[in-house]
Amino acid sequence: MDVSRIIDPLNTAQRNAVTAESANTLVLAGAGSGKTRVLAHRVAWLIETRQASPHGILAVTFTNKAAAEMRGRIEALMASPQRTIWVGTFHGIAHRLLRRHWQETGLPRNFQIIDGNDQLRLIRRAIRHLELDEALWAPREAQWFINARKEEGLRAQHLDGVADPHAQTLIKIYRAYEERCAGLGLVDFGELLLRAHELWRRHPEVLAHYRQRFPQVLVDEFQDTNAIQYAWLRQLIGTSGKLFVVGDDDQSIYGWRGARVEHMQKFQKDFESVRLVRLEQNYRSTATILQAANAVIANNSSRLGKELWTDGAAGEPIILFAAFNEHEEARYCVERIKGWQEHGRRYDDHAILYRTSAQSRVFEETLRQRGIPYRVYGGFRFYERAEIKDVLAYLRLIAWREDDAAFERVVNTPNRGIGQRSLDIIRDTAKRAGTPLWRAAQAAIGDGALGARGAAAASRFLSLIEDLSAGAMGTPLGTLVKTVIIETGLEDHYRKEKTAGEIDRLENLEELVRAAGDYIAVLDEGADALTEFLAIAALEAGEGQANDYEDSVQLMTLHSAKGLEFRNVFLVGLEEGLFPHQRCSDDATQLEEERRLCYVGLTRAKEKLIITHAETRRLHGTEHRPQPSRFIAEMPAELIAEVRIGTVTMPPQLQRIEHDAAFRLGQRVVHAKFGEGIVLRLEGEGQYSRVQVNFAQAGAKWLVASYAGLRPV
DNA sequence: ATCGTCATAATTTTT
DNA sequence: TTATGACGAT
Repeated sequence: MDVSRIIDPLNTAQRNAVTAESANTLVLAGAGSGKTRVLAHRVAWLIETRQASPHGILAVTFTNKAAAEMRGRIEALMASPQRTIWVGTFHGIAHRLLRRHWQETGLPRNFQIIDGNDQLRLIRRAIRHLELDEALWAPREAQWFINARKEEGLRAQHLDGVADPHAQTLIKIYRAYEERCAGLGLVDFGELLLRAHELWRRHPEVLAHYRQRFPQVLVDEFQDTNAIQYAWLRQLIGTSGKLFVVGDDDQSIYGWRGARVEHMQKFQKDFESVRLVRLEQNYRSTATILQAANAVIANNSSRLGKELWTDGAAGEPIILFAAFNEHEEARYCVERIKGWQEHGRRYDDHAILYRTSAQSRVFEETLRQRGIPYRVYGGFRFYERAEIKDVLAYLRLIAWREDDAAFERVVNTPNRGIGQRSLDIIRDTAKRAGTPLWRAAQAAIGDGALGARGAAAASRFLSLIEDLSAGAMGTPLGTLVKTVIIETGLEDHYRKEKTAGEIDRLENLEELVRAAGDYIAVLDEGADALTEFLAIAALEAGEGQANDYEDSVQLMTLHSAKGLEFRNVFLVGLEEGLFPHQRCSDDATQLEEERRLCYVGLTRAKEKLIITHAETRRLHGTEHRPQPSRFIAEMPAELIAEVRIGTVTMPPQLQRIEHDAAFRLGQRVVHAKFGEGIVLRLEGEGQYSRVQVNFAQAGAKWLVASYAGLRPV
């Protein structure tokens, strides 16, 4: 057996990781140290050395992109397709399990996956059904609560003993939502994981099967695992399996949505004979950039400990630019990009990274003025576009008549005379009879509740779906989608729409037809092709901009930059209150996460790193004069070259405007609009600080102190 | 039904 | 500032 092609390209640490013999392995992989490579080589090595058959390997990632990349690299290394290896996201794998074992899970055979929007809609309905005031019980808050509980592995029934009345109501909503989902055969993202976990807990024979099947399990981005994912892995590994995880505690930036860095440490306690391998040699950045990154992250406590190094050159100093305001900041960045592009760099060698997505705007404007192509990451994905969701909703109704979210979405899209009144009647019927909207509509037509016109329109809608459904049997998916788009009138609807995006919309519909046509159902899972396609659409929302092959400047938040690298990186808006963000800067844990975010940003750069901050920034309509971010001060000064052009010293009276009055708890204050109130809570300090005031008339409100204009009484 | 007005609030986002 | 959602008026 020849393993040299797998082993030879690796450095010592990578080789140690790839060939580790112990039961469980934790690879602490710094940024740019070749972690994906180690994972791919590990898989290849396991197969080549006959420690596992491809069939016995499970590789888990967080994103579909990472999964695709991993599979690609394994296949490149093995020089053959590896279809029998299970490579997928936690959610994708869980979905697969649930499809295979739908009977054991108690789900209907054709259960459907809902995304965050559908979930929110269902929660809103549950809240209304409970006759709670939506203003008081924000559906968003409830959604947040429910998802957070699911991430912890907790169902409503597990939360019985909670005394807090506020939480009790949220639990009530959670329970109602759970029942609703169960009744409708709908599964949200958190539910996929929770059910998969329960499946194994309740059916030891199923668990035993997978334990035997997957003696080798690999996990990427381990620092991002949440409680339920960790518990799921523990189940699967038991005492006999082998778990190989790769992660970087310094790049844990998703704590706010349930990821637990502590799993990196816990792993060594919870699993047997764990071997720890550090990958610290970096192949991406200059020594200067790495030094800065190391210095910043050194300010965090409770790290596993790791220092990046390179045998490459020191490179250029980090450029620090203090802009007068956000416009000058953008102009400066764009000028530099233009200059470098004219000297032979591509636009897509450049990335502008910011803390909050709102910051992209000024950069977009500036780039547009210069006629420079750019691409903003994040935002809408293909399957989230309105026109695509419309078609998908029709398809969902065809697959599953009881899908209320889908029903609501398309019952009157395009307009077919089923207005608010008719819909209210249908909703009401559904509520009273406790049936899905579909059946309620049938009933309401039957008993004349809708009136002649409404009933006729509703019948037309119902038979439209029935007809499409009848024709769907045995039709190729692409044809079905095309038929749906035409027969439902969506095509005409979008053709008639005379707004700027209309051509895009039609093109997107075309694209969907193509995607459906190209889709080859993997039908070993026991669902039909349409259901399977819908699951994929929910699980893989698709890339943002479909048609982006043009060389363009890359704009994105720091969060979405994780895992990417660019020749030249602009890290912008390094100001106290913005980055670190105000809402994180009074809590040590959250501040550390902000610092990790900074570390992620710094380590994206290969050659040049440009850091900017503005002396004046317009935020929410008011001017602020933020201090430069503490993260700048954490970088060794000798690595930094400061640039200042057009320096304008502001008159001193403009230096501090805001916090003339610091507030204290219990203080009586008066607000121009809300009148008198008492300070309940304080958060943060300086120009971004917020106070919660209980107003006699208006009730409790959160206000930003510096522009709420509160006066002490 | 669609449009305009008003209030409200304001990280990060994948699956 | 601005985006969003709710509500009332055409």
